[in-house]
Amino acid sequence: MQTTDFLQYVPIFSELPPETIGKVAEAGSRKVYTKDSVILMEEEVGSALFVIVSGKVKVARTSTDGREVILSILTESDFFGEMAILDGLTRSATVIALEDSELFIIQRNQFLELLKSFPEISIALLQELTKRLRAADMKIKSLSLKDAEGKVATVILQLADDIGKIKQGIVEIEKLPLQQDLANMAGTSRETISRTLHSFAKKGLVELEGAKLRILNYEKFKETYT
Amino acid sequence: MQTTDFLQYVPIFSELPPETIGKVAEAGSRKVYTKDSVILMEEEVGSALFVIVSGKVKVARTSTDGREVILSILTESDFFGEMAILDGLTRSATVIALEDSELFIIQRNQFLELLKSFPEISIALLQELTKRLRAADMKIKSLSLKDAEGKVATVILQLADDIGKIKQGIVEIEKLPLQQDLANMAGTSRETISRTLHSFAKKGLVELEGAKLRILNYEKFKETYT
DNA sequence: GTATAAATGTGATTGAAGTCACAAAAAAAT
DNA sequence: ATTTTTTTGTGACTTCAATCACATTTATAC
Repeated sequence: MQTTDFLQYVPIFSELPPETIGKVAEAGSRKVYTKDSVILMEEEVGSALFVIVSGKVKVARTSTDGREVILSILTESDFFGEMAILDGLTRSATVIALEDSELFIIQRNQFLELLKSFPEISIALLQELTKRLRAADMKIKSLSLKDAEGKVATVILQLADDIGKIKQGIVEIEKLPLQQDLANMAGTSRETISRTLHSFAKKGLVELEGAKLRILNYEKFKETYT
Repeated sequence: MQTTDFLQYVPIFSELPPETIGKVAEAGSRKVYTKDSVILMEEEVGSALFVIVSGKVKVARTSTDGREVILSILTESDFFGEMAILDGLTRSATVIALEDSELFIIQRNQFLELLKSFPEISIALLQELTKRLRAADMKIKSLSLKDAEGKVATVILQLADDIGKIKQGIVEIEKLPLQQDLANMAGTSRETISRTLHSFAKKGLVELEGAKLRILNYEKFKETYT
């Protein structure tokens, strides 16, 4: 994308009139990150809002012994970095590019300016944070109450919502993350992911084909594991 | 409290000028809920913002088989119900009074009016949601990576932040929730809570005395389990 | 196309924590 | 002050999933 078109697909900016979107575009700059590069580090100071123009990133927290929890995987038109801007505290998570990714970056002060000038942005941002909070609460419930199978199902359902495509009633996840990443998302082990996915397949709930995963009966799957 | 003083202690209203706070007060009404009564039900429609004037409530999600996860415990000047207002979706959690509690209630439309009229409220609300999101992320990390001991420690630290009082360098939680509630907060079993608390005590990390829990060396405790 | 590396599949073993069962203590009710 | 109920403490047992170990498959590099 050459122009600033992408901004109109970003939830927090989509309601703005075209000329205002132009202002937003001027407030930031673009930067390309290659696969596996670290975009943000935990504990880092200084802050900015990052909008994904293209590519994919993972937001993760890491424990001292190196194990990581993936809090979310973000793609085109998603954004991150707003927390540090809003409360001024240090970052709580690390963000790493999963593919070569182009990001649009607005520095803290500029973004706060925008917020002040255009209250619609605040409202849209509130809605987005609410959505994330709901997702977080769901995950907490899943991690607290469910067995491994249920946790994996929760992650699959979340992925289906985020990046799934509906093809004649079947929900397809075209590029399932690596098993290790799924494990880090589900709070379980890589081996358990392997076993569980195959168990789902054996039960006829899903179909696996390379990195594709199809949920054959989304409604039933959702009902069974929610 | 007879007047509307309490509103000035509520984060999202505290920055407002006195006369505006008066407006907020007019926009809502008060209601008393007795201990153990259900304030909100999961899946319920219709929405409002609830501010706690006095008392204590728990926000929880329940699974079909009756087990519950306590997402948070809220007290005086905390609020809830904003998610359903902001995104219009049904409630995702149940709220139950842990003590006799008085709530100040603003209906959805009135609250949206306030948001529109006073952008400062949006900003403050963004900060509060950010805080909650950070806490949720921490909990997800804890549930994903830590063993039972670590999970219990995370809950204790969260409680210390929320309701702990510092007395000559020692952080004291005056009224620790019931073990079953702690278990539902930590995502573990009641028995494990009992065993773990005593293990902390044996290690000299905490001191238990009835429903009081003192963290003898807060910094060390935090460091050990973060 | 072959070599090398990365990712996945699967059995065997282990251990942490859940569950069960019940005693003891504390709190609430009468 | 007793009785009854609620909450807590603790041993014994069981189970689920993590870990280990290695074969197999798939992807990437040369």
